[in-house]
Amino acid sequence: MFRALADPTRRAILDELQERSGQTLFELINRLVTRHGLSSTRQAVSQHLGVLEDAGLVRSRREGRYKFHDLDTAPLRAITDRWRIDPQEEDPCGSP
Amino acid sequence: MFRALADPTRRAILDELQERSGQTLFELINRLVTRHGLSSTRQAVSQHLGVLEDAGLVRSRREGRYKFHDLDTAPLRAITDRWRIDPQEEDPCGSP
DNA sequence: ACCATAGGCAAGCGAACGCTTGCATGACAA
DNA sequence: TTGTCATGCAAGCGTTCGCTTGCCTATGGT
Repeated sequence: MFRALADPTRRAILDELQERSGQTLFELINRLVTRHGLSSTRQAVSQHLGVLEDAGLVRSRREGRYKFHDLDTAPLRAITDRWRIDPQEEDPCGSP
Repeated sequence: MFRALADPTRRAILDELQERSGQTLFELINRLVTRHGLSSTRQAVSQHLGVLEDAGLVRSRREGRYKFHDLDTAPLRAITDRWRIDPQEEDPCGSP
């Protein structure tokens, strides 16, 4: 899972899936090009999605000939738990 | 920085520095062996520390012929900020 | 002065990574 | 059925990674 985060294109895929959930492979390719300035081929993105799925960061559901992908940030908690990241000081109790 | 987290030995180093701050290179080597079951040479650990330092995850201070290393988890916030990890539900307001 | 200790620098090597290429599969439309 | 579209599988290739090897610097103890 840490290894899955090590590649910038994979991180861009996570960004893209966060902004717009349930994208197909071709949707992702287009948006990676237009919004992130990346030019990755279908096979490259497909392999990246495989890695992300193995890492548990992306869940996919098949419908007909389409495969939709969704972000799952749950595994990232392993990072914050492991090295005790304090939750961002956001004054959760509303004291002035 | 994501790349720095991709290696299990480097993550063990971060674990070790979290548990005991201000370790030297040789201290780290010994504790990696005894407590994490790893057998890394001095040069390997030294290179790992270099990567971690470049990533901003480890800060070092030189004193005489010793160099002490400290963990800095600040860069890890980039992860939680980027993918909006909600702070762990820990009831920060103390409601029953 | 001498030597051990703590650490640094750099070249080389095998393995893993990311990507391409080519072909195959399954679903839908005409 | 035939063709097209969305996706999958696998081999090959160049690059990067992690590690080793060998030598070097500098600090501190005797």
